[in-house]
Amino acid sequence: MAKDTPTPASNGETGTKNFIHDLIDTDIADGGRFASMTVHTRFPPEPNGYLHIGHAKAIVIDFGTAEKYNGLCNLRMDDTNPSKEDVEYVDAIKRDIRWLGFDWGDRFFYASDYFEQMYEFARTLIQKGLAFVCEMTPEQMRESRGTLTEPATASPWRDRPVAESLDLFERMKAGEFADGAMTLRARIDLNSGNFNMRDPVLYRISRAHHHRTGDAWCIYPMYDFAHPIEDAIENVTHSLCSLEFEDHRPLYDWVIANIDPPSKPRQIEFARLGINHTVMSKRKLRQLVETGRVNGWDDPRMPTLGGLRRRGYTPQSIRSFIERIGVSKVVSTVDYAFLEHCLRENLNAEAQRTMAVIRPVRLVIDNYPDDLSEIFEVENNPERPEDGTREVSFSKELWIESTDFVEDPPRKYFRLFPGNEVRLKSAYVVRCTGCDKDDNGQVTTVHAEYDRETRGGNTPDGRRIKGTIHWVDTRTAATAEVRLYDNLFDVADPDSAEHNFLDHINPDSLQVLTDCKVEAALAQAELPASFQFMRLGYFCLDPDSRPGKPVFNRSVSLKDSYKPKQ
RNA sequence: UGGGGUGUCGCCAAGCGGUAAGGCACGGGACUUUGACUCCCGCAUGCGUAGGUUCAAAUCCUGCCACCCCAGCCA
Repeated sequence: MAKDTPTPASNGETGTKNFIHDLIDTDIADGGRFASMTVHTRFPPEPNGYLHIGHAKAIVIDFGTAEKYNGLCNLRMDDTNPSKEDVEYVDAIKRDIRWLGFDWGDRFFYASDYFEQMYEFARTLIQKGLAFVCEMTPEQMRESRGTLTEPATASPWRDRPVAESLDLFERMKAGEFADGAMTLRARIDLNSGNFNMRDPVLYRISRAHHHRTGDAWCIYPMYDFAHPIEDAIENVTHSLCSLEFEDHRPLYDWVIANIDPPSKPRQIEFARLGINHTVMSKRKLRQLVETGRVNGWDDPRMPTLGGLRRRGYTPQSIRSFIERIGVSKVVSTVDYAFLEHCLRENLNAEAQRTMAVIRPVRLVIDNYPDDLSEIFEVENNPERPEDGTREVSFSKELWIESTDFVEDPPRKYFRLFPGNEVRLKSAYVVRCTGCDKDDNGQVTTVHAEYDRETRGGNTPDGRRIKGTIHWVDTRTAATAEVRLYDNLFDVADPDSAEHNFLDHINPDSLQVLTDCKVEAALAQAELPASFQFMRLGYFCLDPDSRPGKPVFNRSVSLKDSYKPKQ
């Protein structure tokens, strides 16, 4: 039976603790502005690409934190840059979050819902003398920004009269100026060591067509101005984001402090997820797709949620993984093996066992009657007896795994070799008598003789049979295609300074086997379905399957402690 | 050479002044009709480093070192 996995967060409100929860606890206990508020978080993806497992971490943290505190978590599309966004992604994002098992209730929002309010807040800043319309070109702005050690130089428009900025900003909105001709900038601190505070741009002019507001606007707010307002409008108390926004927090707080917001959220940053042997940035994933190195965003080798789903990863396994890696501010890279462990753990408890021979070779039981056929009862899942049994047919000729026979065995090999006894799972014990080979020396048929006293795989005389192998009856077997996967990259850190990820695609990351023999019932499997192919791993049905022509993906192999000796 | 962060086992990660949890990986062993699962056992005299405070320091103080992020009209 499944063991007690230390993942309290997955089955209750108690949950694991992390530094974010410590901070929230303090916020609740210190009698400050959050003391009597409902903990409210949000997951704010920009709809410009597909979600990957890194987003799953943020999702689990955002929704999980709300759940832990009996609070709320909103889903919000952060759509403030129309040139990159599309509705196509909005739907995919919602589907992926639902698939993970999270629910935003009726709190689905768009940043673009607040464009009008943001515009008014911007006017407020201008009126307070805290923002001005700047006419510098992008190049001029870059040159005046200063360096790590030198302060920025002031924009010539920095001290423009309030009325003038107000007028210009209104005309920016009205479409009087060309894209890029002007910006609205905050007036903060040119000497700050933090670039974000050196009069950051708040609004830019862009005629890009917005996927929701169409052409209603030609000015769009920048993230730094928009995000705190979005959070404040939605009554978010704790705005959780990744480490690279730490430098933006002073600006986030500055906006909140100067606009008289509906509420005053607090930003807390955590380390984003890194996993070895893969890449985790939209830009790089996009390159893999666009250069044809993978077959789309949902290629089973991709770390996208769509790819993982197609690979056979279950929502439970992904959530368990995220909950168990913890949350901290240390830039870290988790072992891919840990993700695999979480999947195996989940599927071991859930997946029905079946026999499939992916590299078949014929086994002939010479002393078995030519025309006899028997039916054996095989348990569906030894971890879960209540799942019952299924009937599997058996006859004189079977398919067995070619790797389960060798003429000249290494030490400690206890599968088939001339003279050795092996158990055919749930059927009979057979003794290998030899093999036939073709002109190239390839084994074409393995021969054996069965012991009729061992029906069901039992040994009434009590003798120990070290090896048990899987098999499929040639008379009833169905043929299937099986796709085996390995790391997409052949180095652990494809995303590092040492490696260009595009030069390190693992040539063996996908292996297609087209003539696999499976239990007949598998040809009838319907999506979604995961099985354990005994001794081979966990496999799921792929959408490429056609009637009578099933395709299976190996989600993860079984652990294998067998090491060939000498 | 500015600002912001982070350093506890190969990889994650607890720890919040009282004498180093846990998981993954790895190595042994038991069990086994999956070389799977499960179960045992092992795995940091040590917490980036050097000092200091204290009866007591991974935890407090000081210096140093290393690594990550920041100069988009991206998010």
